[in-house]
Amino acid sequence: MTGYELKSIMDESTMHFWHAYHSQIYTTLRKLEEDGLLISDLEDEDGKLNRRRYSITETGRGEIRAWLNKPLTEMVTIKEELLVRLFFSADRDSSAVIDELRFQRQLHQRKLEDYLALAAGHMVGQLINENTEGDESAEIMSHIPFWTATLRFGIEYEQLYLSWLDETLAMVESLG
Amino acid sequence: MTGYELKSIMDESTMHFWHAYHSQIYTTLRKLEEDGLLISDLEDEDGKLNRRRYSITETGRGEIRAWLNKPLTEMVTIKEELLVRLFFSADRDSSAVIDELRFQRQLHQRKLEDYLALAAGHMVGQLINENTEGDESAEIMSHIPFWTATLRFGIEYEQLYLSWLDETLAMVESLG
DNA sequence: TGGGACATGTAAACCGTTACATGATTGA
DNA sequence: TCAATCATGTAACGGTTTACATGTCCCA
Repeated sequence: MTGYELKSIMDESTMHFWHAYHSQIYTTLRKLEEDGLLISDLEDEDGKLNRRRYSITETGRGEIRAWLNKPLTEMVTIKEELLVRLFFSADRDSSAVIDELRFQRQLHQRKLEDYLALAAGHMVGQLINENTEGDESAEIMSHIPFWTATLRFGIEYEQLYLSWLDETLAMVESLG
Repeated sequence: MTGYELKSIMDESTMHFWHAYHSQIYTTLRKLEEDGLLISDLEDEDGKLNRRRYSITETGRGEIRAWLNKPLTEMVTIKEELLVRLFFSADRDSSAVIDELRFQRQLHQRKLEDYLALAAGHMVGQLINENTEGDESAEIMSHIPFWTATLRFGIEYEQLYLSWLDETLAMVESLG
């Protein structure tokens, strides 16, 4: 796919565990092509639009397989700016802290709704695939439980965040 | 405090939302001193040990206040390598995926236990402070609900992670 | 004809990690 | 005396973010 397509797909389907800016995507695609992991060709050579479409090479596939075969043996460390701020918030004006937490609540509420809509999409996809024949459908089907598992993480994470925000808001309100 | 002390304290009390390597801590302390936000002096000028103790300046305090007064209006994006791996795990050997998830389970179980021990420490601290008089004690007391709130996030997060791992393990086992 | 989505890039700054490097103190 | 802990730093690399920069296509 093209860098633009990759960015769009990431924004709607992997945003619950990974994201990247277009600047990083375009430079990384170039670098991966230099390293022989991808190849690209320009579409629309006649027109003015220079859309560069990338495909993975056998070397590239090998690298992915090698990476997947090297299990993760460490924990990813969380870095949550909101928690840093809260940690140092005892001397702040309660109302400012409350406003900030409420704003975050809105953002997380919206995120949860996005994820739930995506999950509904997964389920629809699963139903369609179950009633479809052919290898292509089976290929997609096998991935769905894994995609759903990551999305379930996103949903449960946002639910946790919301309930944590509610408890924390109650705490700050009781101090104010 | 010294860089070493800062690192030790972060490792045991903020590791549930922020961490840093000693290399970053030492270079950043130097940079903050250059910028006038900290000042340092060498302890033990007689001895061989050159321990550099930092204090915050009024300018530094001002920067923190300014930072706290600028509320966070964005969501922190999660980046979870394990989820990236799982997203692409449909074609992997089930047993390899299961081993990897079980290993992560152990790591998160241990983290949860660390956090619970820390939370118990907070509660003991609170009890001691409640029965102590003086301004110093009151100053510490006011921070405890905020520290506890961040720790509660860590605990709930690890509990979520464990239950998500269990559900995901069950899913992969059912496919295998 | 103007605005929004499509489309692609570069440069600089900044942040974070890994590796390299050294030496003192303390207690078993 | 040896190992663990205390203690501090630098260098190189790589990943991430922000800002700058440009131009097309399509629809209302």
